[in-house]
Amino acid sequence: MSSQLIAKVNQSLKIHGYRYSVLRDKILEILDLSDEPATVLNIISGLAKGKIHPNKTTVYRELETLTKHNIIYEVNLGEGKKRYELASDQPHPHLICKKCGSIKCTRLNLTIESWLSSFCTQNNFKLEDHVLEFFGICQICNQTN
Amino acid sequence: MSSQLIAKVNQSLKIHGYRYSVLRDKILEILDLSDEPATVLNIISGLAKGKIHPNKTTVYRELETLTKHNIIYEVNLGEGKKRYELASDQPHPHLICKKCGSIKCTRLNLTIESWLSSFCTQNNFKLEDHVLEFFGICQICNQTN
DNA sequence: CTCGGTGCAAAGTGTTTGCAACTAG
DNA sequence: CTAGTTGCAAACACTTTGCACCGAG
Repeated sequence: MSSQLIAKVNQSLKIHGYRYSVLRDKILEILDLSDEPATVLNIISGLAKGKIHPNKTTVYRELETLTKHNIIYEVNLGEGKKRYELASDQPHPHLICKKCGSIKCTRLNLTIESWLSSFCTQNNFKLEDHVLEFFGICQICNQTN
Repeated sequence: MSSQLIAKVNQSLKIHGYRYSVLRDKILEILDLSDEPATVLNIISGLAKGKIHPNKTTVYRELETLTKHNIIYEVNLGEGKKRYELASDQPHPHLICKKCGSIKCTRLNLTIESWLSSFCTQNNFKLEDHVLEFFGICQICNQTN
């Protein structure tokens, strides 16, 4: 997320009565730089590197605010904790390696998108969100055995 | 799951040194009769109806055992708690209604199965498990609205 | 007798709530 | 000033662990 986009987010939140906050900026920056959906712990560590030591509660609350306004979204990989991604990245499948734990973000393609919509139509279901997650062995682990 | 299948499960567990337990039988029965993946609370309530009041810990441990032996599997819908299904039902997508909370089990079809495998091949990923979940509005809620 | 099954209390992990103090606008 | 932002302690929900006792085989 470029600084322009961050400015846009702040602008949009301002309209809804929110104020500027360094924490918010930094969280967005961290999510942008992360190549995997970030856990709350990831975020707090990232903030610590920037000499920001907010209370955990504050971080949870900020994530709640950002989620509510569709600036970020929750990713749940069945770990018993939430992860977060920028909503500017469309929801997409992840390839999660069972060996090294790496999480690779992928893109949806037309084939699966059309399947999704026809599948839901067949089931008389009005699709709003979907979760596609793949668990297995990543390329690197597969090579190094 | 028929009583025959339950017998099969008990047989298979016996080989691994497990004993017969009423609780185990009942949990399998409850999971079989449930039309949605069951939460631990669902299971405990179901047991209570059969006048069985085990300690919560015992239920968790039993579910762990059954999961370890691939008799049941965990379903995670991002609710902050686990659900369980019989492994005799293949893993499959669920249609989760955001309004009434109903969870409908669906079947995979050839289209999506072939997409899954080709998608993972393209990404050099050795697929082992997958999670496909759809959130939206079910047929009933869509009509009554 | 052995080792799996069970209950109970306590701890663990991730998250949320209540309340008071702080501060951007 | 007003309402959003933050910190702290405590509560919460779900799950796991440690330890002792029971009981199937």
